[in-house]
Amino acid sequence: MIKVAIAEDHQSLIDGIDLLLKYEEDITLVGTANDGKALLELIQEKKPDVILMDIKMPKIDGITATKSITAQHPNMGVIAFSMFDQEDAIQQMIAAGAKGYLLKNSPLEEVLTAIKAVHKGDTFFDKAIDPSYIAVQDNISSGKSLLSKSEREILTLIGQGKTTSEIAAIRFTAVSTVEKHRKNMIRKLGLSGKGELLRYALEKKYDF
Amino acid sequence: MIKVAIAEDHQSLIDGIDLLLKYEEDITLVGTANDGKALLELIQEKKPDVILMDIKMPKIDGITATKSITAQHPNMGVIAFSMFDQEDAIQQMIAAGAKGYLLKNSPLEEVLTAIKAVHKGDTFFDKAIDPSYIAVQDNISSGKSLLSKSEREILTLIGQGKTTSEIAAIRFTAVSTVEKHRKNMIRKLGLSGKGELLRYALEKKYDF
DNA sequence: GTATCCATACCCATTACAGGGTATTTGTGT
DNA sequence: ACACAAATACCCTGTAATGGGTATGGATAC
Repeated sequence: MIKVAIAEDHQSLIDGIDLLLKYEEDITLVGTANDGKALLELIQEKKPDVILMDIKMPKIDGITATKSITAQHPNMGVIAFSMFDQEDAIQQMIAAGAKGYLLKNSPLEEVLTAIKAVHKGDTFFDKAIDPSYIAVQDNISSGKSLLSKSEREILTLIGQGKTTSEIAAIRFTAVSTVEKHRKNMIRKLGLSGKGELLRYALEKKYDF
Repeated sequence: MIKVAIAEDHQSLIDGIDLLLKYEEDITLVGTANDGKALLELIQEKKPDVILMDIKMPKIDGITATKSITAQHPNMGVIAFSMFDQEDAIQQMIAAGAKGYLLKNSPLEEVLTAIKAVHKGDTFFDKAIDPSYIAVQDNISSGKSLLSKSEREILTLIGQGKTTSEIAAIRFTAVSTVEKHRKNMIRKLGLSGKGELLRYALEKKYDF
């Protein structure tokens, strides 16, 4: 019996998947969450074998949640279930530890196939995904990014509307340190002008 | 027997709805489309009674498709089925002739209720929608919105990264006039703090 | 006529952010 | 060891955005 959890902000889609799973004798849906935070709480209790994970969700996004889950529960299989078919999205989910990636544009039945494959220890990728996006897994583990860890963290906080002094308080640094990080990011990203960093933070969050 | 068509770019959601409708003896799904254009072709042939209409779709969006359908087939009931819960989206779909509006965040079962209600000649609106968005139907024809025409235009330019002085030059007004518009928007939208207007402009960019 | 909103334009003040740097220490790779 | 990036912290400057107002004229509704 495969225990499955679903994280997806659109309840209607969860309900559809629920209908699909209802007649699968070897799969049981043990819980659902409409945001990343609720999911993390749910899995502590329900201990699912496989998790169907949306990317774009309130509170904690799917990539972040996947990282957390695969770190704490390496035996739980995470399958991304997303509208995003871009390379960056796919690579980030794989880097986060996802064992599968399904597109919402594909038939719902694929979900069953993916769940069974991932539970068996295999990986499963939607046929509509360009295989080259998956093949570059070797580069993913190096996790290289244009921005440093601190820069990415600050960018996230900027996207949340925090002022530089608020960010400094959150990170226990001087305001000038945060400003320097901002300048570094602006330089690296080739931006210029007031508000461009905020624009970048907001437009790139889900712009894979 | 209610003939239903679905326009939705996410096939997985269509499949979920299909599963739901399968056991409804008085409803039959006569066709599905993954974009607005395919839908318009489909309905010429299949003549559905009720159409479940996504808003954000490739080729022809749901609002445009709804306008076209209600103009040519005033007896077909269109139900919006969308992630967008904002007043503007709702009012635009209603103005386009939709007889119902469902949110994807809501349980899938609502679809059944809405189809039956609209087929009966009633309207049906998701309980999660603020009633004031629906109640102001009389104002819809005038296209009333929280923000004035000038304000919306300026907000768009803000979202494009234009500075206040750039916007002033574009609109042939003083900088102070644009600033005043900004203040009015901030007040109306209940925002506060630097960058919040830009955040609002960007976060609503895909929404309405 | 009054009230309200929109549009235009101005006054003042504060500050957050960008732009230009400087410096030191630590960490990492070769 | 050297080179480079990251992290931390500071200096200075300029200005765009917000926050608090003022005022006038036009349009609309009652």
